[in-house]
Amino acid sequence: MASKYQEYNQLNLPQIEKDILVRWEQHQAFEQSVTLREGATPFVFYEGPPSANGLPGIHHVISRTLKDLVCRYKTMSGFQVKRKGGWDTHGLPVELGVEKTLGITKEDIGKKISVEEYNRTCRSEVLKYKDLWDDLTRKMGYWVDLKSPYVTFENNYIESLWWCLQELYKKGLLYKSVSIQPYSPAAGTGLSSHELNQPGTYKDVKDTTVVAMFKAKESAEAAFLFEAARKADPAAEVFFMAWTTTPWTLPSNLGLTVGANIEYALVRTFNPYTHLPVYVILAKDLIGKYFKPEGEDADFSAYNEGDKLIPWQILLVCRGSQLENIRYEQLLPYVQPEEGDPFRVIIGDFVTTEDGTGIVHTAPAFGADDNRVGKKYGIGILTLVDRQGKFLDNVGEFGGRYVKNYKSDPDYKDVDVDIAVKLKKENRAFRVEKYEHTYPHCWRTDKPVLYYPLDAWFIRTTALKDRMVELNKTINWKPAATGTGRFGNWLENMVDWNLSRSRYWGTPLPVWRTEDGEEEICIGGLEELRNELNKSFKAGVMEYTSGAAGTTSVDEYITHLTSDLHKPFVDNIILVSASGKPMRREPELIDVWFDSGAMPYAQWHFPFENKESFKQSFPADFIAEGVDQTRGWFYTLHALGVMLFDSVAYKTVVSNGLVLDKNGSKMSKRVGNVIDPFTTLEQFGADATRWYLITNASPWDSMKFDIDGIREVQRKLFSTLYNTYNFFAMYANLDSFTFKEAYIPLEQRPEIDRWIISVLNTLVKDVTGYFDDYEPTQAGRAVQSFVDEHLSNWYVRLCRRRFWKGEYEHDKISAYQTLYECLETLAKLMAPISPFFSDWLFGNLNNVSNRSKVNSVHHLDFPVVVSTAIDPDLEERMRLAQDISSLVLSLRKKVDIRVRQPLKKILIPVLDERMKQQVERIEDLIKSEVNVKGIDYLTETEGFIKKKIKPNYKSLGGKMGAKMKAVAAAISAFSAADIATLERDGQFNLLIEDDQLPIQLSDVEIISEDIPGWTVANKGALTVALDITITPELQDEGNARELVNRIQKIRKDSNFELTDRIQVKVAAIDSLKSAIINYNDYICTEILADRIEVVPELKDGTEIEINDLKFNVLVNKKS
RNA sequence: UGGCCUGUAGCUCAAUGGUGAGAGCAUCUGCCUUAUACGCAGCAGGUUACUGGUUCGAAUCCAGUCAGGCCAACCA
Repeated sequence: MASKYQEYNQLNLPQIEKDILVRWEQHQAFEQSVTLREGATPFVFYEGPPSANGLPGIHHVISRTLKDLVCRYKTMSGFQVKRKGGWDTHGLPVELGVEKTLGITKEDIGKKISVEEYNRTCRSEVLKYKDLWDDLTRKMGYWVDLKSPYVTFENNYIESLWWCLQELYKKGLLYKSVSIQPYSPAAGTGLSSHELNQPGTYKDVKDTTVVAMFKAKESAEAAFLFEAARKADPAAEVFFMAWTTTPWTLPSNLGLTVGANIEYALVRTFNPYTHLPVYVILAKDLIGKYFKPEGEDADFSAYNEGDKLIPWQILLVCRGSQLENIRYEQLLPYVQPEEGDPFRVIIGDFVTTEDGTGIVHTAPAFGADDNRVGKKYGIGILTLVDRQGKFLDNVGEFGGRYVKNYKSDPDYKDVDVDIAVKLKKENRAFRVEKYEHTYPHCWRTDKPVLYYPLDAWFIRTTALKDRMVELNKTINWKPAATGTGRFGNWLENMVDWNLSRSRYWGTPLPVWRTEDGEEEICIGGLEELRNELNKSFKAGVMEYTSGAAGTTSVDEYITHLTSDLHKPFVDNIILVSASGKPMRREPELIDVWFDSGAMPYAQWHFPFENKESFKQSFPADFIAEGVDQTRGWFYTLHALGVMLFDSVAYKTVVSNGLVLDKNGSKMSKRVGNVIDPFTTLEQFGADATRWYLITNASPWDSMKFDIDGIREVQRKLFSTLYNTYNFFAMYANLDSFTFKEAYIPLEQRPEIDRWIISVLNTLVKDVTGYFDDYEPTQAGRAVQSFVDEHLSNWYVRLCRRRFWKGEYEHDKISAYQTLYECLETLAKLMAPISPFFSDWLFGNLNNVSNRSKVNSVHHLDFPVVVSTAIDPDLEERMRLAQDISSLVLSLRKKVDIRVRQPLKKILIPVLDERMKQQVERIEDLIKSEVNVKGIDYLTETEGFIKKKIKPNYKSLGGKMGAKMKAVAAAISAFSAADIATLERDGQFNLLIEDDQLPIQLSDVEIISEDIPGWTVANKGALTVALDITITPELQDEGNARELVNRIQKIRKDSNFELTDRIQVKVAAIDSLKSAIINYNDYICTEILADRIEVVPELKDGTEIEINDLKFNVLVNKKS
């Protein structure tokens, strides 16, 4: 225990943090903060695993600060908060990084480099920056358990994932199906959305587009159409018009999709190519695109082939819903689907009237929307293009032709054009034109991508949709809008989760299938896999040759085979089906989002181990990540929680916004505006950075990161608090204050002490509320304003004298205890956000006082509000004092009289007795603060006050409604007598347009903003006037104070000790003579001199100036 | 293209639908200080992105537009 408070010359936050870090590590402060709460209620936090494959950025600092401060706060609030760290290690970015490092492409894997070696590289590369991340974690003060993190590539982790998958499989939620995915025929591979988002993949291309005409069949549903058409022509043929930019998909057409609420028109006209009379259906809004206005209702009989103007006529209008299920003839009848009920009009929500005809040609094989709506209606599927991108042989004259020029054939003839020509000839095309649009291309081959049906494994999330929506409503989202909006909408429009990834480095799908797909098994754990392997060896599906992979027995070999649950090892495992057939693993890997979404289970290797740990840590009380995780981690956690345990996975989720650069642009390496967190931490320290990130804007708003903001925090908050501490330390050391005296009850302390303690407790209450509400921004701002406004610039400033004047007795001890309590409480309040500085502050205080036995502020309990210490009247009084002082200072400025010049009095009109009493109790404070001798209270009876009345819109608005304007005008026109009546009766009857409208005193605001004959200043209802008469006596006192001020400056410049006594000689100046005589005692006491010697002439000493007079003063230390 | 978020002083942020839109930073002027890198007072700075609407009253609610961002998609 130290006997003196450590004093410092300068605040050096980075240095403080380095020292504290050493201390934390010595004492295992983090581990202790957890063990000290052994047996307490757990507060469960999940760490979203970062990928150590990339470098940490400043945006990681904000989300981790958020996580850290909540965990620290909850720990101090009495919970036990374990924080298991984790690493996300699978996925495409890792693979792309490795490919870049090795200088290979995906095609080379398995050729130039074995899958085994490739994956080994991924495994070592993925934690490439782990040290850097650990360093950031340490330096920013993020307390998370990095000693036993979960790592998604570890066998145990994967085993838990397999268990999850098997659970889903058992529930019938895991299935294989085709999905429409981007596919590059030129490269012969599916493309991930990531690849599709590479720059330059979307290109402007000119394609041949066709508005095709699908001939409607007669049926009950279509009767109303034919009826209308046949009134004009008994032989009328009715067509649906549908536009396509990919005519090569037309042979695979199986449906026409319309919008249920879109209006469609049946139009009588002529085909512009064949000139035959036709009856076509299209969206009414799009008629203008295909028909000239002059042609409407033109004379049909006058039309001749080749006429520019084609007559047209709307025969009827109906809604899309009326067209549902009307059948039509197949447009290009080469092949029919084996299953389903095709060639119908169906309803889809994705149809718009932005372009085309409002009727969408639907080929379920070649569009995601098409496929979805097609499945819903069961229209089957036709895939008449093979994986090389050419038509199957059975597609008539087009068989075998490439749908796009995939082979860069110089003589390539566009199939789309030939299809268009054919349709034109057959009276099945209404318009054919070139159309420029953007279309995705394969980033590697530069050839257009097709959307193509590929096999994929899905999780049937849609089956649990309602439950997910329901449970989401119980989650506390910060901000709430993300939960209802972004996340809620996402859930509403949920589609089944496509798990399949055709890559190498990831969690393998644990499904083994026979070649015919008739039998399959989903493995849910290592032991099960080994058992199945055993069976397989017994059945001879797998064979063991002694010595294989250095093993001596089947068991050993099985152990070897299952030692790494990645490719290629798992693919070497062949299992045996019930009927004895070999089963091979489905080649897919699963989506990495499954890895992270299953972390509540897999981090504990549940259910194979740690069942108790899991039980206690599910669901999470709190998680936090960037808002970009809404449809990522937040979703997969939720989906798996609901599907596996019918539970939310987290109770509160905070999503923080992006960190942009100071101009509001996204940070990107390319632009070079990224902020390196290490530089920032090194320069300003973690605390200032953390404080800035948290208090500058609500975490969920995207924030513009500006270094100057950190500087400001450093100056305004930390420097101020540091100075307050240093001030305390300096005098407490002089007086040997160590808090050894008994705690002085508040009622025995002076008003100002009770005031700051009251404000402090209000602060504790507010901060606690904000933290409980996950509003750290508000909490930080509240602390900041307390430190700056109340503690430093009011309490300490006003109390300075108490610390250096007088004996070490009651009042002084009270001041020390009060300031100590403020500092100590602040250390605790700030601890969650700025863990280093607060621990430093706490340590400095506690080392001397030894009030707490713990060695870190983070092991303490969070302050609890002492309600009895809060005195709202007192706080109001002090606010009055501050306001009055501020007004007086402003008046002094206006008349240019400095504060050192005492003045006689100020005048304050008091509107009621209570106000007078309040001000009276702080009279002394105001008088010394603004240097006046007295305060006069003006009441109405003295006739000094001119009252002014203003309507209180808020209370009147509701009552008066539309009459508000008239009422406001009437009130503003009140005479002094009217105001008096209202004040006396508490009520007043307004007469507005013959209506009696009673108003109450609370409906108005009465202020006295003027005192006739005086210069006044106002703030709200408060008015102050200043008597600026300077009597000779006041002048003397002012001069005396000026002199004191100058001599103090000389003392300071001469580097005298605070306690040094001095000898003073002053040159005789007439105008100062009386001041020196009359205020001799005062001056001497202030400057610590025995007497002031006035000499006729003084050559030595320092020249000073008072009231424009220059003269010399000689100040010497008394020996 | 869709969903969502954001838009207030030069900058960063405030403002339960209640009427002269406030702080801090920065600039300028002056003052104060035996803790301070502080503070105090004053000056200046605004079409609350834009256009409409609802309302007695709109920065706030509604619709649309524009800009920035995130996510999802790119589909006829």
